Amino acid sequence: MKKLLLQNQLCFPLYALSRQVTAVYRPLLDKLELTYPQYLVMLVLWEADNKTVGELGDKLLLDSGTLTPLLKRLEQKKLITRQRNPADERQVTITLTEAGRDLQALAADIPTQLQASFQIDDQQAIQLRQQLTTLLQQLSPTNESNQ
Amino acid sequence: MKKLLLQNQLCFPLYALSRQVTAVYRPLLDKLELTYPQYLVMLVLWEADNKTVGELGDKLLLDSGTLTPLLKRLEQKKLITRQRNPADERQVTITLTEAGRDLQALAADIPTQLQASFQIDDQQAIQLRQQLTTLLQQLSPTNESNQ
DNA sequence: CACAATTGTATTGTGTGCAATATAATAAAC
DNA sequence: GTTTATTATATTGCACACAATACAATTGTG
Repeated sequence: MKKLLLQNQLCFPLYALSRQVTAVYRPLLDKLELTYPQYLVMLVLWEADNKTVGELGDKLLLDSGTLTPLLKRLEQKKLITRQRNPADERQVTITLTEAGRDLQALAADIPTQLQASFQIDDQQAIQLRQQLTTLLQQLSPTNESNQ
Repeated sequence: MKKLLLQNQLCFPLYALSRQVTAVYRPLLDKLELTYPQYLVMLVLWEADNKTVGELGDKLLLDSGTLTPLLKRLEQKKLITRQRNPADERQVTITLTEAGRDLQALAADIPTQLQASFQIDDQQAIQLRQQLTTLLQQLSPTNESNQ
C-alpha cells in the first residue's frame, strides 16, 4: 500500500472529521455564545465545579497557553470567576457563576441534536468512542511509554 | 445516560485524539520544517501536482482563508510556486518546485514511523479509517442533506 | 534558615481555522 | 453587448493550539 497517499492515512480523516463535527456544533453553540473549547470547559465545570486551571488542562489536554485567555473570555462573559487559591497562591480556582450554572439548562439538548446529524446507531457510536478513547490513552502524556 | 458528561461525548475523544496525533507527527515534521496542515498540502501535491487553491481546499476541507496564508509560507520556503492561471485569471495554480518534489523522499517513512506509535493492527486501523471516512462523508458539504 | 529546584499560571509569538467581507475575473441574462 | 450574477482567491479579525519563556509561590535540600 502506498502510505504517502491522503486516502490511506488514518490521521487525515481524524483531523478533518474533528473539524467537521465542530462545525456541526457551531450553530448550536452560537445560541449560547460559546466556542467548542469554551463549551468543553463548561462541560467539565457543570460536572464538577471549582477546578484549577491545571485540572481543567488535565481533563481537556490543554495547557495554560490555551486555557488562560479562554478562561479570561469566559470570565468577561460572567460565566465563571477566576480566583487565586489562598492556600496556594500559584493556583487559580475556576468557579461557575449563577449565569454559568444556568447555562447548563440551555445546553441540555445539544448532545441529542448533534446525534441526529450522525447516521450512526448508539451501539456503533459507543464502540467508536471506545476505540478513540483507547488510542487517546496510548498517546496521552500520562502513558509512561511516551516519557 | 447523562449526555452532558465529557466522558459520554463522542466528539471530545475525536477532538482530543486529533490534536494528540498531530503532536506525534510534530517531531517528525519538524525535521522537514513543515506543520501538519502544510504536510497535508504537500501530500496532495505529491500525489498530483498543479492543483488550484480550490482543488486543494476540496481535498482538505479548508477554505482560502486558511490556505492562502499557508501556501504563501510554503512559497517562501521555496517548496511551491503560486501562479495565476492565464486561461482563468481568478484561479491560482500551485506547483511543486524541485525542492518540493525532493522533500517527498524525506517524508517517505513518516507513515511507518507514525504507525509504530499506535498499538493498533492494520486490520483495525483500516476499519477505523473506514468508519471515520463514512462519518466524514455524512457531514461533508458535498452531501446534499446538509444543504 | 538560606537557597536551589520545582510547580502553576501567565505571556509572547507563530500558525492555523473560519466567518465575513472585498475584489477581480468570468459567466449568465437580458 | 451591456448589465448582473457567480466564482475564485485574498484580506481582516477573532479564537484557538502550542512552543518557549517568564515569574511568582511553594517545596526540597543542605
